[in-house]
Amino acid sequence: MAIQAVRGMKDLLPPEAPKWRFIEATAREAFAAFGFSEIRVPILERTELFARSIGEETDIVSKEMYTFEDRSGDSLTMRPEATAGVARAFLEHKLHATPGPHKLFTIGPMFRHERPQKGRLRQFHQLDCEVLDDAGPQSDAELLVLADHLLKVLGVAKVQIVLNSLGCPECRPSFKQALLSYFQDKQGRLCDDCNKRLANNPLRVLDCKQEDCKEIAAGAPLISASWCPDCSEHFDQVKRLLGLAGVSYALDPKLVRGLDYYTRTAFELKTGELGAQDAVGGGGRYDGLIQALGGPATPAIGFALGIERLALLIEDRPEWQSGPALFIAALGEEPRAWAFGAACALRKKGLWVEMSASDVSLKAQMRRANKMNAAQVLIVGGEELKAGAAPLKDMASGDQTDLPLDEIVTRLAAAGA
RNA sequence: GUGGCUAUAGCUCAGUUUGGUUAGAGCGCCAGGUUGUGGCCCUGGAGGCCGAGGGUUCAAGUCCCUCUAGCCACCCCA
Repeated sequence: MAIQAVRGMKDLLPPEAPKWRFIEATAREAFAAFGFSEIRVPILERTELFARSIGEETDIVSKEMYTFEDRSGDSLTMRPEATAGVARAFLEHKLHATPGPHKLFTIGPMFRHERPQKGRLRQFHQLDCEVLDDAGPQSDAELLVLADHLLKVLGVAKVQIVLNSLGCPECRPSFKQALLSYFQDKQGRLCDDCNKRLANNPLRVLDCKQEDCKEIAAGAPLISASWCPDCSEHFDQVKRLLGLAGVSYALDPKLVRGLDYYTRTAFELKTGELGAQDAVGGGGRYDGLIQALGGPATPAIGFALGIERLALLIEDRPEWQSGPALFIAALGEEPRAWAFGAACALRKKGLWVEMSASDVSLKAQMRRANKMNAAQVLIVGGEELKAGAAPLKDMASGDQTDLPLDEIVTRLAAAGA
């Protein structure tokens, strides 16, 4: 059997590339406007980094990572998300010693060994933003305004911001306790998964999809009742600032996040268009992460958007299909030689110029020019070469006018530039 | 990782139930219909070890097994 791509890894073919370039370019513009600087970090990190930051008990670390030993026996992992690497770089280069807050973005591939589905690949790509060293609600709101703005300029409608606060190390334990005591006498009616969740991460029971569990969870205590005054105030401020910025959102007291390091503000960008893979992005505050990695206490917040999932929600646009400014249809050996020279001269001026690769009929060349969506076609045969002028055809209108050949480079370069 | 569905031309899919001579369609591609003029239309052509491997049978695209990949749901998550 012919060699094929590794499972869950996809080629991006030329027709799809313009959409990706549009997404990335639009994101870079938005990130720049909001004051984010680019950081590029390696795809490989020591396994320990993810184990410590994401949490040993999470599915990501326990069963979804691409982990292997390199030739010197070190355990390395292909990053399953961007935050850990950015946090590591932040510490390693002591960016905390320079004035913050540090607003960083990075774009690139992530890897998770999951069963692939549409919109869920083993190599997938994210747009990622992090604000390090700022605890204030303004950063939370800024990030959400940025995400909301980016979705709008990308033309992605039908995405809703779903918002919650997960509390902090001060108040979350009491909420967990309240949950545990609520579920205590109902364990028998919960599904097997939920019984495991009860032990590992009780918050997860809240968003189980089993009907029975949903019913039971409906009566569970809400985290909002457990927020400490600081968390409550912080969340109020975030909501107030979102209101000022005109960003709409939905509150979901049952929204939880899978990664251990999240605190306070947590959010997802959800759509109904992608089936079960309903999140195009998500993020939240992770005030404890940097310290957990051995750094100084550094509050931070970040979010990531999945490029594949965004791409599924964006229609192709006609302007991405633009063709060459000029196609030279040359007939015969000498005209082709002349056309090659003219095409190269025009290309060096920055114009997209094409000609047929082989000496085929004019009809075939015209067809090809049309397929390529060429704006104009210059038709050059032996006679034109002798006469020093050739018909230039405008493909949209069909009009043809003669153009002196010795002026072609200057005339077209001036007109096309 | 678990369960289900699927795999036939470059693409989207018929044909599989009831095994039987050269495996089809639409779109796309190439050519012709004009000695050198695109799109629309007409005509013709190229292109398939029917996902891979094994088995049953006189005979397998069609039935059975294994593998691989895709899709859907779960787990989890962007």
